[in-house]
Amino acid sequence: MLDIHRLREDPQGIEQQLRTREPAIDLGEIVKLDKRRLELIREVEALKAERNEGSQMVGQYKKEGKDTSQLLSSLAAVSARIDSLDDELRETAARIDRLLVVLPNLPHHSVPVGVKEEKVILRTAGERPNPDFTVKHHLEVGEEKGILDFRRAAMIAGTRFPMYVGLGARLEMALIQFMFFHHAANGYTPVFPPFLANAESFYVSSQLPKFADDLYLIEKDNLYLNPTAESLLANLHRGEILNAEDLPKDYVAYTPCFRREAGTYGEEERGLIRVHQFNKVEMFKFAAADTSYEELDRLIADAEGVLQVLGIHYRVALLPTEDLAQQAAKTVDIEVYLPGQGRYYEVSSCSNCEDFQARRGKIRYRPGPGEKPLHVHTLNGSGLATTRLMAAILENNQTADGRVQIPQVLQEMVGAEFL
RNA sequence: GGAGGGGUGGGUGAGCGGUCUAAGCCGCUAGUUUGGAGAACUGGUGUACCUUCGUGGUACCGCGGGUUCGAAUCCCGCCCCCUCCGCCA
Repeated sequence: MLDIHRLREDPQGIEQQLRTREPAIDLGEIVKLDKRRLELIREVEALKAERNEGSQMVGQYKKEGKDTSQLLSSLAAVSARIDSLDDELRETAARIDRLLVVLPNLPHHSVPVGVKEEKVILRTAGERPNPDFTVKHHLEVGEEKGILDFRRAAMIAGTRFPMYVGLGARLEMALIQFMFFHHAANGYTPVFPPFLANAESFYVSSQLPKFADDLYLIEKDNLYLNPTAESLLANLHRGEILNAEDLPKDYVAYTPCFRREAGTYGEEERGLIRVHQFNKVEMFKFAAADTSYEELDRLIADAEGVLQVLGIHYRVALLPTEDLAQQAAKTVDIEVYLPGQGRYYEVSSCSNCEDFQARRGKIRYRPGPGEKPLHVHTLNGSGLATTRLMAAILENNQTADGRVQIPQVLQEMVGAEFL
C-alpha cells in the first residue's frame, strides 16, 4: 500500500512512476476523494470538539440543578450532523482504500523500465551444460524411472498435481531438508507455519484483494490454502513495533504451496513447470529502511548458495517494471537452464517490498529511543521451489548411459548416487 | 461441538454511564541525593490522524455495529484466549 501522504504531495510524479508498471494507472479519482476526505475530517472533528464540550456541560448543569433541556436539544442536532458526516467520511475512506489497495508499489530507481522481455541478465554462474547426447524432458525421465506419477495423482486429486514415488519421494524430501537447514545454518530462524491462513493475512502480503482467483479457498471455514510462505511470514510481526537492534529479522520456512493457476497452460509448461501444488523453502527478512537493499543482495546470494552447493548452472536476472509483482519495488529472479527444453526457468524470485506490506500490516520499528516508529522493509525470496529444481536435476544431471546423477550433498539422504 | 470464565497502556491490574485528561503497582527514562552504586524522592513515559503548527483538536480500552447530549462502562453480532466435557491424530 502506498503512503497517502506521499501521494498527496506529488500525485503527478507518483502517477508517472506507477505508469512505468501499469500504463493505464490514473490517480485522479483518489486525489479528488482524498481532498473531500480531509474536508470531512476537519468538519466532523470540529463538531465533535463542540459536542464533547457541551456534553461535559450537561453533567455540570445536572450537578448544579440547572435546566438542561435547551442544551440537550442543540447537542442532539450536533450529533445528528456528526452522524451524517461520519457516514460520508466512512464511505469516502472506503472508496479511497479500494482504489489504493490495488495500486502497485513504486519501483526502485535501479529497476529498468520496460515489458517482461526486457529483463537484464546480471550474471551467469557455471557453464551452461552442452551434452553430446539428446537430453530427455524431465517428465519422460521421471516416468521412465518410476519416480514421477502424474497419472495416479490425477486420479487422486486432478490434473497438474505432482506425485513422487520411491527415489523421487526421497529426493524431494532430501531437497527440502537440505535447503531448510542450509538457510538455518546461515542465521535464518526456522519457522514451521500454518498452511492455511485467513483473509487478513493475505491482504497484508497483498495477495488479496487483487489475486483472489489464484488462491484455493476453504469456504466452510473461510481460510485460504497457502500459495507461498511469503504471505504467512509477512504476518509474523503484524501490528508490532520492533526494536531497531533486532533488525534484520531473518526467517526461513518450508511449506507446500497451492495455486489454482486459473487460465490456460501451454505445451512448454508440461510436467513440473506449472502445477497446483509444490514444495518451497522461503526466506523472509524484516529490515530497517536504510539497509534493506544490502539485505536484498544477501538474500539473493543466499538463494544462489543453494544452487552452488547442488552444482547447478544458473543465471540472475533483474526484472523490468512491468514484470514486478504488485508489492515489489525491485525483484531479481534466479533461473536454471533446462537442456531438455533449451530454455531457462525461474526457480527463485527475490524481492524488496520496502514498506508496502509493512504499511498494510502495521509492522514498524523504532529507529532510536524516543524517535517515531517507521515502517520496516520486508523482503522475500524463494530458497528454492523444489518442482523446477527437480526438473533441473532430472534434465541437467542426465548421463550418456541414461542415468541421472543425484547431487552429491543429497546422496546420503536419498540413499543412492543415481536414479 | 457443548458449558462456564475472560480480552484495558511495555507488564500487572482497577474502573461497570459524566473531573477517564484510564487509578495503583512494576518496568523504562531524566533529575535530586551519593566518593560511586543501591535505596528513596520528584518529573516524564502509547499510537494514528487533522491542524489556522498553538502548553490546539479528533479517534483508539479485542473487532464491528447500536442506544445516549455523552460509552472502557449498557445492548447486539463477530474474533481470540483460558477451564471443564465430548470427539479425534
